[in-house]
Amino acid sequence: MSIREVAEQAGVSMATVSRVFNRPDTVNAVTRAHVLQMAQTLAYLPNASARSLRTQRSRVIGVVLPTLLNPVFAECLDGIAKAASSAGYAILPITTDYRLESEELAVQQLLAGNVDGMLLVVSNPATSSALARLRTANLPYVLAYNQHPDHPCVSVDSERAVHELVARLAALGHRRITLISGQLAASDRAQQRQRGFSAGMQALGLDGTQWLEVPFVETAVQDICALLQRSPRPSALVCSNDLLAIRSIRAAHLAGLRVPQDISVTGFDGIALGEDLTPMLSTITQPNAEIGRHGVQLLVAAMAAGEAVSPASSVLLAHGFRAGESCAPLS
Amino acid sequence: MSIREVAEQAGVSMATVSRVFNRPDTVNAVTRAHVLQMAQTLAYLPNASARSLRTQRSRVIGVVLPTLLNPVFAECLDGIAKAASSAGYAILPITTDYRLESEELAVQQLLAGNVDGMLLVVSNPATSSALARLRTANLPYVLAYNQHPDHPCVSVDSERAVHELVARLAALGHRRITLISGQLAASDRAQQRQRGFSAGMQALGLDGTQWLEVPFVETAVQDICALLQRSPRPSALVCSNDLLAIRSIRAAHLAGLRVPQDISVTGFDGIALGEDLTPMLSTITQPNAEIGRHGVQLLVAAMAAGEAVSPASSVLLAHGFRAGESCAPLS
DNA sequence: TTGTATGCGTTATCAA
DNA sequence: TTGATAACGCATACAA
Repeated sequence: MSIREVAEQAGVSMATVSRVFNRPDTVNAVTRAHVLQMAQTLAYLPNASARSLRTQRSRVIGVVLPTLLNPVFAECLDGIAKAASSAGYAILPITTDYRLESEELAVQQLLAGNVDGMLLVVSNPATSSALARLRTANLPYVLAYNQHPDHPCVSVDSERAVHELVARLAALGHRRITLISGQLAASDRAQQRQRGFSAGMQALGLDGTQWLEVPFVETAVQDICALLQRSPRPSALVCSNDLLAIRSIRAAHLAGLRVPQDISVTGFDGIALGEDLTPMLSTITQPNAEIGRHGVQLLVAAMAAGEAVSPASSVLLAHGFRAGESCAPLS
Repeated sequence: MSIREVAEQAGVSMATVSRVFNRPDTVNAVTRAHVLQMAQTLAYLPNASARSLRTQRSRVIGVVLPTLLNPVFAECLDGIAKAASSAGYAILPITTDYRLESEELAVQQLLAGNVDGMLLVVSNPATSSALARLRTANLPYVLAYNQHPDHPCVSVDSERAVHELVARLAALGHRRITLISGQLAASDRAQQRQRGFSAGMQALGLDGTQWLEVPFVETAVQDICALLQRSPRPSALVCSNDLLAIRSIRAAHLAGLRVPQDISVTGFDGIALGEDLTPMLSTITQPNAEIGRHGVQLLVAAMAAGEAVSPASSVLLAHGFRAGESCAPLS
């Protein structure tokens, strides 16, 4: 069903039908009603490819995420999807599983896929070849969760958040605090959180060099469990994300420790599920959906203006702290 | 950068450049190398819209899901994304938040978006107006998680799974078992699970009429907590999904009950996170990623053949049972 | 207010 | 093995 058939059936020109859909105000009311009626009965839908080809815009936003298996990104994508939809955009998501070559491939694919802009979470903006490629393509893009002066970013101040968190734990009496981190090399967020940890500990005169890097999900629980069985053990674990915190609680259980009575555990991300757990996760909360929404908003504005998103429009959204139950005063 | 410019720069015709990309074997090796080289230096990428317009296929699969905030669907989408990608398809997901009007709108949008096929999870295939519309559009589609004789479906046998589960609980000594269900009206899965519960209980000579329908996430914990404070209380809760199971465990905690010592709780879905919880979730596992993968596979085959997916190709994948720790013999 | 005609970038048909 | 060309469905400049 094409615009031509609708035009023929309605007894008007293709141009008129086109105008009915794109600039309804420029066509006579009765003609418009007639055309609309005809389009309706013929179940006419404008062909997106033809429209994109002609207008040179697809109304599609490409999205590059590490994974959907971490609820942080699922929540964010949900925000992206809603914001995009209400701005009249569709989304085309690709996951990279934290693999650098996938990042570059994803950007490549999206470039070829004719997207109008891209929203991405990369491993490390400073070294990302995907970003380099994207820049030369001159396509509007925004980074989410990443933070870098040369790129437009929507994130929270991870470093400060963890710094504050450490102070909070210290105020509860904790002195032996260990950081449980994801792969530092694979994520600028992990690095920022680690810096916040070290700085926070140092500011309190505590030892900020104790951390465990957990490279693989599969062995995370074992690794943490092993750490907890060494003596002396920490009285608090600062985990660089909520999934690690959940696994730390599991590890504590396997090591025969109660949370929070024997050991405090904190997370980072504020995934919704954490609120339903027992003990409820004590964690730094990020507005995940809002991060997505805001990113889309910046992107849409830039695409409308036909220009790149300025790094100057980067924003740090407010983080929060959910007290939860996985964290208690040192007894 | 268009095919025409590449052709000019390479000193060949547009047709040859096109062939280099689409049927490389039909063009002379040195010509091909030359064109490829030129395309490379010009950073040429074929325009997806033009290609779609010409070939009448977009190589995009539309995906309609209730939400990404339930890890079940995030895991499934992950499987879909990977399968689609390796088959050369992109995906265009839309979430409906379990709202019927959104389902119809989503189908409408995807139809207009020129997708080659659709993979969807609807509330209820029997009554879905979205599906009716989709059928008249004559576009290949597959349902996931849903189950209905008139449609091609990829799912597990929910009814049997819950039936078996009830028997398992009874074998542990449980007699007073209550079903915690999501909105029955909003989901055929919930209905199937409820039927499995009733049938399973009845087969054992137990009272299969005890169930609590939890319509809203916001009040789920309170509602379940209230149930647990009535006397006599059930010794086991069969939850119709993992998120409800997690909230039930929370509710038990708030009611002063220990899981599984005071009350057993089982889930349904097998979300990965359940394995890291303490107590580890006892649950019926579905191969969520595999459901997505299989759906894509059926769809891709049908799209290649240019025909609809037959309801006869519906498949019930095997479910499993994760013993976990949230479930124990009646003491 | 409406119609005519062109071109967006590609693939496919046909001829060379 | 290659080239010329038409057509996919649409939006828009321009003419009426």
